[in-house]
Amino acid sequence: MNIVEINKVLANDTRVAILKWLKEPERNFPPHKDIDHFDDGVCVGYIQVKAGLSQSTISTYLLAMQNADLVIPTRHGKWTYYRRNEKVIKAYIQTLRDEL
Amino acid sequence: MNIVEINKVLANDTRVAILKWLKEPERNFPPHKDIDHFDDGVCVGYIQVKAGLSQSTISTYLLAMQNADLVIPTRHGKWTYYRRNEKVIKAYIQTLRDEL
DNA sequence: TCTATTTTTCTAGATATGTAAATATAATTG
DNA sequence: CAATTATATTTACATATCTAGAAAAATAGA
Repeated sequence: MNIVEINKVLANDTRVAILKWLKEPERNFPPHKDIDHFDDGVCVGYIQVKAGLSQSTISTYLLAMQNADLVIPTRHGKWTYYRRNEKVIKAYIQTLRDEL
Repeated sequence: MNIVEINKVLANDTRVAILKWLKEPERNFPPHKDIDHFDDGVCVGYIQVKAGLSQSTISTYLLAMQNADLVIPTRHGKWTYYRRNEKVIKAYIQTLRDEL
């Protein structure tokens, strides 16, 4: 868990917004077609539409967030779902409280 | 207090280090020549030496930190002292806890 | 296997950041 | 006021990030 690397990821409005949206998927996204829950998070397509940026941009953003361990991807068939990594997010904030 | 703008500033190892050093000036810097306290913070020159980067780079960094309200400058004669803005730093972390 | 769908990767151009040298400004001192 | 010291600003270049279009890969279904 690297503070500066996480700060780089969170130095962008869209990426911060995505992380917030993923706190309440049912409020921010339509229900998935194949499954009736958000246990594994939200598919890339929905995030892309909500963010209003191109699909490749959102895919790149999610990869950056994943590399910083802020989100966890799960592949279900042709969909990739992303959910928050609460453990790392908590540790990040705690480290800031302790060290900053 | 803009979370993303602060994250941009804190997305750099040196700038994070400076903010940490300023928590304990007496531990991290030599005493100033003209004054016997760090009430207004630390002068640019000492920060520059400690960071090991060029004077212009450190000046630029401190300006960025000041623009994000993370530090407060005070001019004393030919020296500029920088100290932490504890209020904003606290608010930043609290906002992360509430919203992230 | 062919096709449609979803996501990732590659490529590329515009903009931003990292960093330093040179120059300018401000304050102090001889 | 000339010289010196501390800091800020300007300029410049290398590297990184933002973002999208095009192409590739993965998967499901006909």
